[in-house]
Amino acid sequence: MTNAALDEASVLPEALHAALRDAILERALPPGTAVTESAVALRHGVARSTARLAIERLVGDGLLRRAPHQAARVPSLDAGDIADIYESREVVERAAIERLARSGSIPAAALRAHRELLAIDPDTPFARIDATFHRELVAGQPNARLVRMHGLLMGEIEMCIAQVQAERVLTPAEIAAQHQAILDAVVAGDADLAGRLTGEHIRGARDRLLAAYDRDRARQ
Amino acid sequence: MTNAALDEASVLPEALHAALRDAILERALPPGTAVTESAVALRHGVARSTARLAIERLVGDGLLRRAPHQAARVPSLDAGDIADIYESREVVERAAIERLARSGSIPAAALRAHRELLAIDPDTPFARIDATFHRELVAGQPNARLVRMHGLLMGEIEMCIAQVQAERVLTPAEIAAQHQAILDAVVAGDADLAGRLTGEHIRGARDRLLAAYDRDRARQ
DNA sequence: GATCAAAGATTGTCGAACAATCTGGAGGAT
DNA sequence: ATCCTCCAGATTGTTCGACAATCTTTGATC
Repeated sequence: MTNAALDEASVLPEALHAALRDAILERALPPGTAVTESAVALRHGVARSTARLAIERLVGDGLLRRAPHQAARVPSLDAGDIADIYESREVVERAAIERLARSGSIPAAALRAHRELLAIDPDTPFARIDATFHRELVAGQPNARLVRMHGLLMGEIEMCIAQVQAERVLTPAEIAAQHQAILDAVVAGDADLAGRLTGEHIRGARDRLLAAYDRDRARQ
Repeated sequence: MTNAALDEASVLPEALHAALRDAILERALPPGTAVTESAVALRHGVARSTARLAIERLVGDGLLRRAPHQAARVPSLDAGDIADIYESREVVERAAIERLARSGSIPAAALRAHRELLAIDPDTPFARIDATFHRELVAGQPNARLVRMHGLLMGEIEMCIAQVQAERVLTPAEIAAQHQAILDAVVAGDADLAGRLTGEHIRGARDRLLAAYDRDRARQ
C-alpha cells in the first residue's frame, strides 16, 4: 500500500507514452508525421507490442490518429478543431472552477505554477506552465470525471499551441494577472464570478490562437 | 474510401470490447467480478493479447478498473460517483444541446429513439432507448469532443443504472414528454430554454437514481 | 499517360515463453 | 489461539517470432 500513483499500469508503455507525447507537444514530430510501431519499437528498444500499446494510448488521447492498417499520424488541427476544443474546455473547466470555488481552497500545485509564471522572464515560452496551472486547478476539485475530460482537452490544446507558431501577444505577467483574478474569486467563494472570469480567460486564449492560426495560414 | 466507420481499428478487439461492455451493462458481470485476460481469451477464443487490448479499452471507458498486476474488476459505484457523473453529464450535454438548438435541426436517429420510447409498453425497461436518444441528440451537433466525452459519461451512467435496482418511478411516456419539450425548444432555436430543460431533465434522473441507490443500500 | 499487377511496408492476430508482482493459504513461532 | 513468514499459484507485464490481411508504392504494360 506504499503506492502513490496506482492505475498507471506498467512503466514501460507509460514511459513510451510520455516520450511520444512530449515529442508531439514539442513539435519534434510535426503534424502529418507517420508514427509506425516498428520505428518506435526500434528507436526506444522495446518490443513492437509495447510500442503498439503506447501508440494506441496516444490515439485515445487524441494526439495521434490512425486508420485501419495504416500508420498512426500526428493530426494537423484546423480552425474548426481549435474552436471545438476550446468550447469544450470552457464548459468543463468552468464547471470545475465553480465547484472549486464552492470549496474555497486553492491546491498547492496550482499555486506553485502560478508563482512560477509570475517569476519567469517575459520572453520565455510559458505554454507548459500555463497548462499546468489550469490542470492543477481543475485537479483540486473532487470530480474525477471532470479532471479526466479536462486533461484530454488540455493535451489537444497543447498540441494546437505547438502547431501554431503563436507569437506571444500577452506576457506571462499579463496571463498571471488573469489567473490571479480567478484565484481571488475562488478564495472569496464567489463561484459565479470565478466561472465567468474563467470563461473570459479561455475565450481570450482561443481568440489569440485562432488569430495566430489565420496569420500562419495566410503566410503560406 | 468505401469505409463508413473508420477509426474503429481492427474488428476482433472491437467485437470483444462490445461483448464485454454489454455483459457489464446487462449486469451479467456484476460489480466486483474479476475479468482476467486469460479467461476472456479462453471464453471468446482469442489470444491473450487481444483480450488484453479489449480490457484495456474498457478501463479507458471507465467500465473496468485495474491496479497493476491485478485482474481488472467491474467497479461498484457509490453515491459520490453517481453525483459526479451526472454533474459532468449535465455540463457536457447542456452545452451540446445549446449548440444543437443554434442549428435548429433534430437528428433523425434521435427522433427514431424518441418515437420508440413513446411506443413501448409502460413496463418495458427503457434505459437503453433513453440513453440512445440522448447520445444521438448530442451526436447531432458538430463538436466531436463533446460527443466523445458525453459517450464516456453515458457508458458510466448505463453502468450505474444496471447496478442500482432502479424501480421505475416514471413511465416511458413521462420521460418522452420531457424529451418532447427539449426537442420543441431546439426546433424553436431557443438555446437557453433547451439547455435549461436539459439540465432539469438530467438532475431529475440523477435524483431518482440516488434515491433508488439509497433504498438499495438500506435494504441490505 | 493511364491501368493494372506485383512488391514492399505496416498493421492485425496468434502462440509461447519468462519475469515481476500480487493473493491466499500452510505452517511455524509466540 | 493469534500473528507472522514464507511458499505456491494466479495474473499481469513484456518480449520474441511468425504469418495473414491490407494498404501503398513502384514498375511494367498497353
